[in-house]
Amino acid sequence: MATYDQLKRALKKEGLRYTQQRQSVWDELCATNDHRDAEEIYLAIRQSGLNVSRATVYRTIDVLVKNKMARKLELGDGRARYEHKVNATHHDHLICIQCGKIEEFMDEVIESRQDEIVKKFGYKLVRHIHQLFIICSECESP
Amino acid sequence: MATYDQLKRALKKEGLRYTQQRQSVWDELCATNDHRDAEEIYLAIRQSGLNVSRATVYRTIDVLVKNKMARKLELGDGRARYEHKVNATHHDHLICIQCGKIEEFMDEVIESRQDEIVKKFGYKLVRHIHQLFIICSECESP
DNA sequence: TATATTCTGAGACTCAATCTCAATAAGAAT
DNA sequence: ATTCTTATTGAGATTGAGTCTCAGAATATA
Repeated sequence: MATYDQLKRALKKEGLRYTQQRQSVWDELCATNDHRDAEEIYLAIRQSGLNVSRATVYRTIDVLVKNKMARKLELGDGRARYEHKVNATHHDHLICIQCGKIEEFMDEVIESRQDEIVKKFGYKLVRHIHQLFIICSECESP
Repeated sequence: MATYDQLKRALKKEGLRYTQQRQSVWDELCATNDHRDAEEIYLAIRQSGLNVSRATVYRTIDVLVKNKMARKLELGDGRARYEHKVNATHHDHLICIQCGKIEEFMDEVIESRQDEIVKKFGYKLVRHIHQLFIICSECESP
């Protein structure tokens, strides 16, 4: 499996061992394209019969995020969400404040404006957060 | 003082009393244009000799935010920052990941692109977060 | 002034996330 | 394969921002 190689490489790079627990976290993260929090991922792994602790889930996700295999979303509600980055291109998010649904968007014009703004300040852009909090069509007219 | 009228109106609207403690939170928030967390505001009030509890600081800030007299910034580090909105126009933020400095930017093109994106989805935009995490010039070449 | 209602503060509590450390497992060497 | 060294794991303790509780204090109303 190609993505296991990716995981192995990332762990090797970090000087970490390849373990069943770490693989199961990666497996579960890749199992859906949802934006789930650590607890949901933890419960899903347990559901599948494997025994992994919360601590290991958090620790493994941190490694994945650091190695750009996963992305961490901070929505301001105190629970971070995660998405895998297999075959993913850059995008930002639309979040329905009613039902919690998360969708993705990408806009070249915005992307380049960001670069220009930062350039004008004489700074160096490291990363950005761009979230549009909306009410989706289902919630607007149910 | 004009801004006390604003505070009085907001409190009245919420069915709340005008108290010394609430005024002191508002005073301290308006005392600077910084982006401070609740603890910093709490300590600054105490420094000035007034006795206000953390609970009251949090409670009062919530009322201010709800009434658009203050803005809450979630930077993803678990501590919300606050800024007053007296004479403030809309803007988003640049945050230096090295020194923590926060600056403001505003771009009409980005603002209108956001509206268009949301419109294309058929959704209704409620609010947005747009943060550019950068390394500032001082941190880049000290 | 008496009475009703809101406000406040100290500290208990919550909850996501992190840390601790003894027991366990992985990888290297033999 | 067995032993040895070192990293990993998990249960539960801890942290820290933020919220809640409730008795006493302050304010408004009659």
